[in-house]
Formats: sequence, structure tokens, C-alpha cells
Amino acid sequence: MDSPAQPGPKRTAFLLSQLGALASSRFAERTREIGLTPSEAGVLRLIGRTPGLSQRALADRLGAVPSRVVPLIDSLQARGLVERERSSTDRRNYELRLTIEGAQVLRQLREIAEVHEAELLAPLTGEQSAQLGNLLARLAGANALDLDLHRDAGREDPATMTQLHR
Amino acid sequence: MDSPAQPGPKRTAFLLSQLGALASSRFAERTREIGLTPSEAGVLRLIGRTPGLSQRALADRLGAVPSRVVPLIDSLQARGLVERERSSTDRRNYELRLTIEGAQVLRQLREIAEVHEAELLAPLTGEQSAQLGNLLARLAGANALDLDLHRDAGREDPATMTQLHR
DNA sequence: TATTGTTATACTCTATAACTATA
DNA sequence: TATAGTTATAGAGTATAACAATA
Repeated sequence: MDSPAQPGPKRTAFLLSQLGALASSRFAERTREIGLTPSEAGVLRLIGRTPGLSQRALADRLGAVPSRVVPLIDSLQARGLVERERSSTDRRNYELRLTIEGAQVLRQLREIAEVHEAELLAPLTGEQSAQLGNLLARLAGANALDLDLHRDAGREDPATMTQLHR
Repeated sequence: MDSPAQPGPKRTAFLLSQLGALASSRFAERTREIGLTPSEAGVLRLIGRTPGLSQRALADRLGAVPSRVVPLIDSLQARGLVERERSSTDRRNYELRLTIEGAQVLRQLREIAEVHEAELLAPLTGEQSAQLGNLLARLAGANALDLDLHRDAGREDPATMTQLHR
């Protein structure tokens, strides 16, 4: 049915693109099951990590435009997962925080991420998975990938798969 | 460096998503320099591999809808890279082929892919690159990925995520 | 009646820029 | 004047479904 993979060039970069897309799409499918888009999942994760941050700061960390953040927070707020509170020191901006329910959903999200990872790497042995993780980490570091979202990974590493900006 | 103990989730799936997106976006940037979107590049590759195929067959292999293929071929044809010829056995469908120029652009595309891969994997040693290629191939095989396609972003599911190029 | 390709339409997502309220 | 947030609008990209030609 499909051609024999072969010609000259290796296809590692190609595979990386495809598998990355597959991983993103599978993760999106899982978050959808709990009523969240990947973007919303990313927002919950960032607010959980930095309670009290403003929409502007959130937009910056997402690499998004402020106007885009508005309906995102609107939706999460309408579902009771996030709350806006006017800053007492500068009434122009909000301080964003997770509600109790929001924190609970974030925990669900972390479980989802673990299951997602386990299933994705199921075809590999434990050693192979570790190897893959190391190689990818090396690539990410060398490419100065936006690990901004991952620095500080000391204790609360949320492991959300997708950000707003792709 | 790496948090060893702890139920802290690994981040391999996350890295895979991020690096895949990075690889796709870098490749898109390169194809754009020769006036092609990633989708168009994929079309050229498929036609080059299977000369004479119909738009319907192309759509199927792209995981796209036939109506989407029309403007894609229109554009490539207008630039003299692809030609439509009515099938003599079934006049309903076209047989798609690359023109001389189209074949030339396809060769450019292959060079671009090689450079792209080399730069992406530059941070790794040759052995590490080979290792990574093997691990990714194993994952792709286990997940029944179609290795002929160059997917830009999540596909695999009718209602998935947004595509990435701009 | 079924199928290939086409067109027309609508929907989704996103950015841009104008607007308000605070500073 | 500058900044946080909001709203309105437009643009790109895509799918859906009706359509014409051919089988």
C-alpha cells in the first residue's frame, strides 16, 4: 500500500514532525474529554504555577496577544475554574487564580498527561523511553526551545502538552 | 539536574510535541522561501512519487477533502509546476503529473529537507541521531503513522487542532 | 445511481486596531 | 501619555454541501 521508505535522506526530522503532531492531537483529544481545549489546559497550568498573574503576563508567557486571552479566561471563569480579582495596587489589571474546582481540574490534567505519556511511549522499553527523553531534552536545550514553561520544574511540573502558540 | 524521584511526570511526550512543532515550523519557513506552503510541498512530493494519480486519490492520501485539493492544484498548475490531464480511460478524473519545472522544485525540496534535518540534528552526535531515528521509527511504526505524508499539525481526527503555518 | 472534480457558503480561529478605565 | 483589558472587525484556512460532467 505505502511505499517502501527508502530514498537517500534520513527522515528523522520528518518523523519528529509527525510524531509531535500525533502527540499533540492525542493530548487534545484527552483534554477535550474533560471539556478543555489544549489552550485552556495551558492556561490552567500557567495560572496554577503563578497564581495572581495578570492577563497581560499570561499573554506574554503564552506568546499570545492580550485580546486572545480574554475569551479564554471568560470561558474558564464561566465554568468556575478561574477567578478574576482586581489588583488592589493597580486597578487596571486582574489577578488570576484557580478556584478550588480549577485546581481539581488541573490535577485531572496532570493525570491525563501521565496516561498520555505512558500510552505514547508504550511501544518502547523503559530504557528506550529514557533514551528518547534524553535525546529530546538535548535537542530542546540546544534549540533554545521555549522551556520557559519548564524552567522551575523542581516540584510542580504540570506537563501540559500544548500551548496557545504552535 | 533532573528530578530523579518523585511521582513527577516525565516530560517526554511534551518535548515530542514541542520539538515536532518546532521542526514543522522551521521546515515551513524553508519551503516558504521557495514559494511553497508545507501543504504544497507535500502535494509535489506525492505527485512526484505517484505520477498520474487523481485528485481524489491525492485527497485520500493527504487525509484531506477533495474540495481542498482543487485550489492547491490550481495554484501549483498556475505556477507551471503540476499539470492536469484528463484520464483517457475515465474522463471524470485527472491524471496529475509534475512538469519539468515541478520536478526541479521537488529536487530543491529534497535538498531543503536534508539541510533542515542536518541543522535540526546538529546538536547530536551521529550515533545519537541514529538512535533517535530508530526510536522515532519504532514509535511511528507502532502508531501506524503514514510515513508518506508530511503533516503540519494534528490530523488523524476530523475535528482536531489548528494548523500551524501562516 | 454513483463518482470526480468544482463552486458556493459558512464556520472557526486569530490578529489588528479602536475604545475604556485606570495610572 | 502610557498601560490593562475589552470589543469589533476582518482575514486566513478549512469543511460542508450542492452542483455538473461522466460513468
